[in-house]
Amino acid sequence: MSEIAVTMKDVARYTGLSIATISKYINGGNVLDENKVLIEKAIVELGFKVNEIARGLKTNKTKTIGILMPTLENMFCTGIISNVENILIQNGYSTIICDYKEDAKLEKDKLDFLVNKMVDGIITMPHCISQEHLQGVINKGIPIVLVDRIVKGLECDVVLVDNLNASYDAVEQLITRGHRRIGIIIGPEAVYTAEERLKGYIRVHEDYNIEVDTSLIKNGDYQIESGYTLLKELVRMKDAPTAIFVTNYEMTLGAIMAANELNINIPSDFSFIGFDNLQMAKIVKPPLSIVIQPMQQIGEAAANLLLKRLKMDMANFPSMFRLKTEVSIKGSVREI
Amino acid sequence: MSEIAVTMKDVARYTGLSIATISKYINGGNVLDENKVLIEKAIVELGFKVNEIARGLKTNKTKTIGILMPTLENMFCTGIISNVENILIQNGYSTIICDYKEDAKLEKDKLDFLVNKMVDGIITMPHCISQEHLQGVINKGIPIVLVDRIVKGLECDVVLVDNLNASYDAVEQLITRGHRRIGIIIGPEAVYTAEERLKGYIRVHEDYNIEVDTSLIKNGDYQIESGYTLLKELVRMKDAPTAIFVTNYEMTLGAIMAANELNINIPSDFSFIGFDNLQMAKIVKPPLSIVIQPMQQIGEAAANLLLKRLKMDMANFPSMFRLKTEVSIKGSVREI
DNA sequence: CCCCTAACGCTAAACGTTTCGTTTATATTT
DNA sequence: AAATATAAACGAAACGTTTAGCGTTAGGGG
Repeated sequence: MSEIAVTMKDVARYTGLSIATISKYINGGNVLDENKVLIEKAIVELGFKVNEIARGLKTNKTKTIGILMPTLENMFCTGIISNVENILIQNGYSTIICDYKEDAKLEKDKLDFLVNKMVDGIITMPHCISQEHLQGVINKGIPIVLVDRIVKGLECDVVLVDNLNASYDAVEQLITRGHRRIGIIIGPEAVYTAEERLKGYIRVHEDYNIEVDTSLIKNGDYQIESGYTLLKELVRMKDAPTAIFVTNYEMTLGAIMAANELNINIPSDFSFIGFDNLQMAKIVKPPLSIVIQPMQQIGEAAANLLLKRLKMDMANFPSMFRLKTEVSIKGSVREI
Repeated sequence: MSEIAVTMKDVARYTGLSIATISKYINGGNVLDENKVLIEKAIVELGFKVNEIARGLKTNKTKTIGILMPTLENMFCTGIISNVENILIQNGYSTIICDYKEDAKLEKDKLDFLVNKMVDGIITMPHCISQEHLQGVINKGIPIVLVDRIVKGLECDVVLVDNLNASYDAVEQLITRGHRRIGIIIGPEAVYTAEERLKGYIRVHEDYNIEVDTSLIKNGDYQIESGYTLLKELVRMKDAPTAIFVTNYEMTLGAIMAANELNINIPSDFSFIGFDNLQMAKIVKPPLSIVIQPMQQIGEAAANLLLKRLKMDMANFPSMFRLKTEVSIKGSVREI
């Protein structure tokens, strides 16, 4: 059943050359043209494949990048993964995608797993991981690029979005259209992006001299259901907001479903701004106003930054790419 | 910057024991209690970690499973991944998740990548991959479990859902409630599950002696947008269906958005049955009737089957688990 | 015709494990 | 006390590569 593996030794024997020459050929060294032909033939004939494990043992390089994400059930995460991967593949790298399911222990374990697998670099969206733990990995010579979130106290390359101003801008759009009571459905308190988005919400209120009513701030968990539940809560308040801002895709989805269910007319009953997923925003009626995160840019910037570090180019370390979001205002927002 | 790696040799030197003894200890062999203490201390002191690459070279085992999926942008896929992973982790295996982006070449490449990474086994939802290619991997002694789809001509373990009857049952529910013109939004023709679901639709029509009107069959691509577009097409037909059946989650989402946009009242204008995602089905109003695929069972069955093969238990090879779906009829369906 | 210089190929030593066959130390039996 | 059995530790050879460093070859200039 199990075919015995073909090694360089076999190719060497087959061609009458030495193992070293085969290795040289494989790695693009100088080999006589006639021998090139010979070796190539042997490789095809025997079905030789480089044993990456053995190679990795020698070189301490695996040409593999680890991607460590909090979840795969969130299209922002998977979107980034996709874009990162595209760039890496173009550069001859493979990827190992890990999902730590928003679990602190798993996050640590999977990080160690990646290190054990000898990945050459890591791109991660961190959650609970400690600064020390990541530092340990970096000290081993494995470059890390953080995505979407920073880790306090850690000197590390990072690519993220200006969440504070994303939120600021979105809410400002509502304020300039006359809204004063603006509900916000925000992510879990512990999550960096949620914190920042809340800060933006608060700051814009301050800047416009509007008092923040904390009862308008609803903490969800970035899942569909909390968007659904919290929108209902907001709508049912006795002093309900005139506009609602939801801060990620899944909760936006849930919120819209709740609005449909309650026969709420957007924007006449409420103005509404959601997050992410342009595709959906176009589909909904009225067209949804959303904050658009540049997922492609994020993924590409992270991948390119990591590639740079892998080439031992440590210029501007640690660098921080803070990408701008775009607020797309469509029919779901009205002036009052 | 880069700490020099600690090896067994260092632990051996530190403890005054031989490398062989250290290895024995690591792998749970018999070692004097006093030496156990000594070694443990050294390991902690030096920060030793087994080099999995070197170990893999020797053992030809990596305790790693490859999961190869057509996309991560589909919650059916990510749901399965999650459940598979849970079981594997419990059994001491790690996973490498690969996304081949529904691309034939990438599917082949990533499969080879996994083989090169010396994964001990593979779980995949295949698409265009040839029977030969997969057979080649199996011949190398790497067990494969297919999920959700079969590959024609390949003797291979597989875990899937009885798609034909899933579709049959759903449509039957509509028929027994008096519907005769039933629209269906189906996946791409080339995809196995789509084929099967269409067969079920056709067969139930035959069994009830209802002629199939092919203009009621709409081929989508399993994405949100096609659900949106195709629902509109169906609704706008001059001889529109009285019920619509949508055959995956993403398209269901799109279809619902279209329905909302057109101010269609479900179920008075149309009866509606969707697919997957119980969470969403509960949220929508009226509660959505859906076909529920047992994602957890699928994932667990696939993982357990693979684990069995990894223990060299080849009983009932190739086995096929054909799991049953459940049709949950809620308010979105009415009698006419 | 010889020597020099490239160009190419070879030998052998790593890389960090596991594992086989042996040796050494200890305990048990006679 | 000698003989034997057992447990623990050891040395060394693998696993399939890469890579110095050295040796060989052929061709060209003097």
